[in-house]
Amino acid sequence: MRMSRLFSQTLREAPSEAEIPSHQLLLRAGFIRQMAAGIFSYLPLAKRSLTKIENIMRQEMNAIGGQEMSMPVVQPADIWKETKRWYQIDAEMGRFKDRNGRDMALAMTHEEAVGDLVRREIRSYRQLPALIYHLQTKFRDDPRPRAGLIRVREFTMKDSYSLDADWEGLDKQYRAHFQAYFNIFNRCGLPAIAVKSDVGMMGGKLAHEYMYLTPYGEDTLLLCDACGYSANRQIAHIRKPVPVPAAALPVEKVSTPNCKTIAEVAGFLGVPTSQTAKAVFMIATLPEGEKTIQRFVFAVIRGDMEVNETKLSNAVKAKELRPATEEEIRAIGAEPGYASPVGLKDALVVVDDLIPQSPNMVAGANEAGYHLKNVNYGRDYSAQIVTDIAAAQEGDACPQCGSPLRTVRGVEVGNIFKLGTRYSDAMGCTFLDKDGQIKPVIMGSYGIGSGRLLACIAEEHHDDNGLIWPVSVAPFAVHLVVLPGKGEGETVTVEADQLYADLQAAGIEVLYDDRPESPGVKFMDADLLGMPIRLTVSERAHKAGGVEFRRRDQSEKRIIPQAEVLATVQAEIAALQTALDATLVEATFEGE
RNA sequence: CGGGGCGUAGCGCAGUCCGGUAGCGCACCGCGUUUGGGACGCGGGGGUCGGCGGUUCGAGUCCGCCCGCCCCGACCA
Repeated sequence: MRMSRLFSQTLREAPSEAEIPSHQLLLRAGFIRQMAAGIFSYLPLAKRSLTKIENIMRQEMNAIGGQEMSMPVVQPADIWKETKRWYQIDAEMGRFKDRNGRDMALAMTHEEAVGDLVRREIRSYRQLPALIYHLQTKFRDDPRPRAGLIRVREFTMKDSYSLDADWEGLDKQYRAHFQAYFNIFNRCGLPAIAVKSDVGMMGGKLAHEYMYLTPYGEDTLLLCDACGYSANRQIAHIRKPVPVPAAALPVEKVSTPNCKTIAEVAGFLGVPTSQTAKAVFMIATLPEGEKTIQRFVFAVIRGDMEVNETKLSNAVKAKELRPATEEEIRAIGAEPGYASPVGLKDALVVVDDLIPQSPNMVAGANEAGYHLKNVNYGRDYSAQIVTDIAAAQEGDACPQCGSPLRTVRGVEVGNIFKLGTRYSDAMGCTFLDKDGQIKPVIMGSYGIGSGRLLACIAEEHHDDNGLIWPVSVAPFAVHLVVLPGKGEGETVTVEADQLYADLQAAGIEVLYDDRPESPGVKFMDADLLGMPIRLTVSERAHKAGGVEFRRRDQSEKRIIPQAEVLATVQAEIAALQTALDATLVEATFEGE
């Protein structure tokens, strides 16, 4: 490609809306342009990289038996109503009516499409197992797109769906994906780790997220350096401290003027915050048939811990969970700042599983200015649900080995879900098994967003001057710069044109900077765009005996004799690829 | 949806407080010089100042409403 014809331009300064490096560099280098919040155009340079990324995905999917296909983006609402997600998902789903007034949905993911297809196509166990996948546009009307391509509303995802006759089959396909995903990330030059995750709107049994660790990430992970435990904060467990047992003392009402926070109460009464019970009030929207109801949720946790809203939400099976207002809190008979689970009416009480073992806690009295001492679970109050709702924090004990956990930020670049029969049951995806029984198809779903992956690669591989693409996903392998100079200009240009033709003839992808720009501009742009190899044809290089060679990831330059350029470039590309391949390893599977 | 910030040429910004008819750098076009790390000179093109309404003799500037984008939070595969 001649750069003078390339449909994009570099920018010296990044548009002010870009804050993180990958976003700034992809804009400056002319890879992407934004059309609306979270909606982007991918210019030729980006498209070339995306195609390479997607081809790597195709290879890895095909290698585990995947068959590529394509399913619609625009879908009838009916199939989403069948699985109830039409009702469960709120404004995040793109909806419209067609000209005949029928409800339509924009695909956020494709389980329903797969379900519809499977129930039509799959009749016999002989057709299973199967693995289908496609690369297709998704639309999710995210409340807050951010960080360039990291979090967008419209994106392309490689999503695959495994179909099995039994659970062993699902295990097998799940594990195959577990490894294939590491292969994909490694081949793209992106270091990623797998952590156990919440199943979220997908439903299902077991899920892993693949995380690229970066401070710009929006998820918080807890890692154990001692035993390797890793989990998303949303579901991370901790080994909780063991409370000192004690005989239950009589409840005592004490005056605690102006003590609205746990710290104030504990300080005023001279007890550790771990001796207090904190109340958190939420309003949950719960699905009930095709409708929803609102329920007041009163969560109780030890004063030195925080409630994990994802765990709480899962515990009450909420569609939505939001903090309650003061009026709502008073309406159920509690007093904000002095709230107590003792003597509540009409609230769904959820208690962290550490509370029942903790004797003689300080809790509110549901009366301004007063708390209760020596409150004991079971004797003084009870809960509808007792489970783990504690948020894991930096320094908490690892649930497996007890060592302190560490928190890091990460971006989710892929996920795999064991769906089980959630969609098959809802949509009637059944088959006739060997034993003559009708059984539901067992499904798994597996996704990687290609644009987000591109952004993470850019985030991982850049320096102050620009991008540094891994050879496997670089738009072009070689950036050829010609500096015609003045005297021998024509000779130099002829030499460069010839080299451009020779490289192309050898099947090497070349971006040829033939623009009439000054040397400084050309070198700066070459660094910005970040192709792995730069070749410079100039009078100076010619006099030194050939063509200047430089790798983007190294600072040394060297002169290569004319006759050896092709072989050198091929060898260097091979060396870069070999280094990438060396990162491929067998991953240890962390199951249930 | 709550809090904050910003919308002036393709990009980065000044001008807005204090109203007087729009400017700087880069980019772009032409000519010439220059040619190994973001060159220089001369000449040029490009703006409904986010939109609508109001105040005023006069609005980029003041007032009201709306829209858009970014950041934090809520949310999220």
